[in-house]
Amino acid sequence: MKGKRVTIKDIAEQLNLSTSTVSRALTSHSDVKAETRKLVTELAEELDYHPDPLAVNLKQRKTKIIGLIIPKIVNRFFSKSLAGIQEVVNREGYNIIISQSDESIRTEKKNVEDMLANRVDGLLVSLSKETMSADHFLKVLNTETPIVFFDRVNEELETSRVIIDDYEASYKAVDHLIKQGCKRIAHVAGPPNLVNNRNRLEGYKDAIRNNGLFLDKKLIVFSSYENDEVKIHTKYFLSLKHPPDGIFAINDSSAIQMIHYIKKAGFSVPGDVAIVGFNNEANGEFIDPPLSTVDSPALQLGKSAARLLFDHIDNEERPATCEIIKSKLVIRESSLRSKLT
Amino acid sequence: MKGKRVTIKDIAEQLNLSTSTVSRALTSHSDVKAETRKLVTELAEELDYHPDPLAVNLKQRKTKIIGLIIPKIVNRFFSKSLAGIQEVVNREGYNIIISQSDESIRTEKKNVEDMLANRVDGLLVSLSKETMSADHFLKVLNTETPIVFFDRVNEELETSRVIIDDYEASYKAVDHLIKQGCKRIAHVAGPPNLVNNRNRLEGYKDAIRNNGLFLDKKLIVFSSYENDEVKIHTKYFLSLKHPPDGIFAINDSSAIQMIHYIKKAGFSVPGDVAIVGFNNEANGEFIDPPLSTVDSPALQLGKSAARLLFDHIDNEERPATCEIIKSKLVIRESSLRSKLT
DNA sequence: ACCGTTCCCGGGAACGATCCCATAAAAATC
DNA sequence: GATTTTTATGGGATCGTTCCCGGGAACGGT
Repeated sequence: MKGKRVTIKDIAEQLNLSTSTVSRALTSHSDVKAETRKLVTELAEELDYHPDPLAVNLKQRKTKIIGLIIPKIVNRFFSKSLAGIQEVVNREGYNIIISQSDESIRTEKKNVEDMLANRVDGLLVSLSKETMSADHFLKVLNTETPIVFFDRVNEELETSRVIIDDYEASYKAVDHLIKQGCKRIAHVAGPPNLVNNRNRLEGYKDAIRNNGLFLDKKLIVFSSYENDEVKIHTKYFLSLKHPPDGIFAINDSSAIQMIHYIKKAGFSVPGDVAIVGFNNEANGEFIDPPLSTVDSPALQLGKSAARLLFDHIDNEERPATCEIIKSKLVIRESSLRSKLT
Repeated sequence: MKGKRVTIKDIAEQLNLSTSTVSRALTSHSDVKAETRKLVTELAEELDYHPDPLAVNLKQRKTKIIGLIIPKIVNRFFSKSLAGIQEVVNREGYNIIISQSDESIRTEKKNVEDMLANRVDGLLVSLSKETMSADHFLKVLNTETPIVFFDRVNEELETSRVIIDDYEASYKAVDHLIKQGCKRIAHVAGPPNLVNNRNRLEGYKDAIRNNGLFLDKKLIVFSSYENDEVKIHTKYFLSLKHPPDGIFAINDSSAIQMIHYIKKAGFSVPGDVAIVGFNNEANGEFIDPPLSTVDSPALQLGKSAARLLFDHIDNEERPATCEIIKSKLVIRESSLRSKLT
C-alpha cells in the first residue's frame, strides 16, 4: 500500500522464475520460451508493472535526458522551438530539462555546468545575446556529449547546427520594401556577435546595394532585445533629417511598437513608413495595419535540431552538419504601398 | 579518455580510503575526520568529480523530477507559468519534464501515464479544456505522488491547488465597463467544465446584476479557445438587434482580434464598443487602441504552485490547501470612454 | 587495569534493473 | 545410445551511490 511499486522481483517470485528470465521476457530479448513470456507479460500487465527508469538508466549508463539551454522561455520563438523539440524528444522516450540563460553569458555558463552535472545525453543550445566565444562548451565536447546549436549558433565549434536562412529572409524582406517604393530603408539589427544577426545585416546591405540604393549607416541601429529601447530607436529614426520610409525590424514585437509610436507621432504606416517585422508572432495579423513579417518556422527548427541531436546520439561517428530551414515572407498591409493611391 | 567519468571509487583508490568514507566525506555526514574530509573534497574538486545523479537517485528512491502537464507550451500564459515553475524547481535541484495535453483529454490521460511511468516525484497540472472528471488522476493519488493543480484546477480531488481570483477579476472588469457607461456587456466565456471559467462567468453575472442591469443571455457566448471562432462571435455580436456596447473577452488574443473585426465593420473602440481582455499578454499595450486587460500573474502562479508542491514532497502529511493569487485590472484605452466627449 | 564512550573507518548489502556465464533439460546428430 | 547442439533458465556480478553495522583505536573515568 505504502507507495510500494511493483518490481521485476515481485513478478519473478509470483511465477517462481528468476529475475533474469523475467527481465529477458520483458525486454523481448531472445532465449525465452513463448509460454513463459506470455505468463510474464500477462502478470506484468495485471500488476501494472513499469520498469524503474532509474535502474534501467543506471545500468545502461544513460540518463535519457536532453538538456536545453535557451535565452528565455517566454519568448514565443523559443517556446515554439521548445514545443517542436519536445515532440521529437518525447517520441524517442527521452525527457528534456530546460534552463534559461536569460540572455546572460554568466548564467549560460552555469547552465552548461548544471547540464554536465546532470549527465545529459545530449545538449540543445541557442546562445545568449552576450555570448562571444564558445569556450564554455569545450568541456561538453570533452565528455563526448553530442551538442546541437540552433538559431543562435556558434561557428567556432565543429558541431551540428540548424538555422534559418537569415540572409535570404532579410534580403527578400528588404527587396520587397524597395519594390514597394521605399528609398531609405532602416534596419534594426541584433547584437552582431551572433551569426544570424550578421547574416541578416548582410542580406539587408546586399539588397540595398544590388538595387542601386544608397547604404546609409545612419539608418542602421543595433538592438539588444530590450523592450524599452524600441521607443528610443523610433524617435531617433523620426528625428533624422531624412527619416526612413521603410523599416526592417528585429522582430514583430519591436515592429508593433514602432508602428504604435510612428502613428502616435502623426505619421502613417505604410504611407509614410512601411514596416516589416520578423518571426510572425501572435496577433501581428490583427493589429492596425496588419503586420508584414518573416515567418520563421520555429517549430520546424526545434524538430530538426532535436532530430539532428538524436542522429548524433545514435551514431557517434556522424559528422557535423548544418541544416538551413527556409523562412517565408508574409506580406500584409504594413508594407503594402502599391495598393495605396 | 573515452567519456570516462570520475567515480567515488577513483577517489577512494587514490586516497587509499574506502568508498564509504569518501561518500561520507562528500555528503557532509558525520563520522569523518576533518583532515580526511579535506583530502577528499580537494581531490574531488581537482578531478572535477560530480556524483552520478542516477546512482544517487536510485539509492534515494527519488527521480528528482517534477512532471508538468499543461495544455500548450506556446500559450504565453503557460510558458510564463513554466518559467516560474522552472525557477523554483531548479533551485531545489529538481528537473522538470513537460508534456502538453494539447487541450485533449485523451493525450492528457496518456501524459499522466507517462509521468507515472517516469516515476516523477511530483506532478503539476493545468487541465485541458476537455477534462470533465478527474478519474485519471486517482492512480496518481494511489502512488502517493503529490500533485498540485494550477489555474485550470479540479475540485473533486483533495489536492492542493493554486488559482487566480477569477471571480473578483471578472467582477472588477465588468464593473469597470459599467462605470464607463456600458449598458449591454457581452461576455466571451470559456468552457464551463473548468472551474475558473465558471467563476469568471459568475463574476460577470453578479457585476451585471448588482449594478441593476439586465442580464441578457444572448450576450454570453462560449469560446473553446479556437482562434477562428473569434470572427464568428464578433459577427454574431454585431448582428444582434441590440448589439453590445462592451465586451469582456476570454483573453487578450481574442480581444485583439475582436477589436480588429469591430473596427473593420466600421465601429469604433471604445466609442461604440468598449473592450477588456484577459491575461495581459504581449503587445496589448501597443495596439490601437491599447488594450485594457486583466493582468494575471502567471509567473507568480507557477512559482506558488511549485513551492506548494515541494511543501507536499517534503512533508507527506501536509494537508491540501488552496492558494489564490490576486490579479490586477490594467486600464488602457480600449475601455476608456470617460475621456471621450 | 578494566570497561564504556567516542571517533573513524571499512565491509558489504542494498536500490532495480541488465546481461554474461554456467548449467540443466530437451532436442538433434551420428 | 552416446555425443553434440540447441533451448530455457538460474546465479550472480554490475552500474555508482548510500548507509547500516561492526570493529579497532584512542581516550577518559573509576
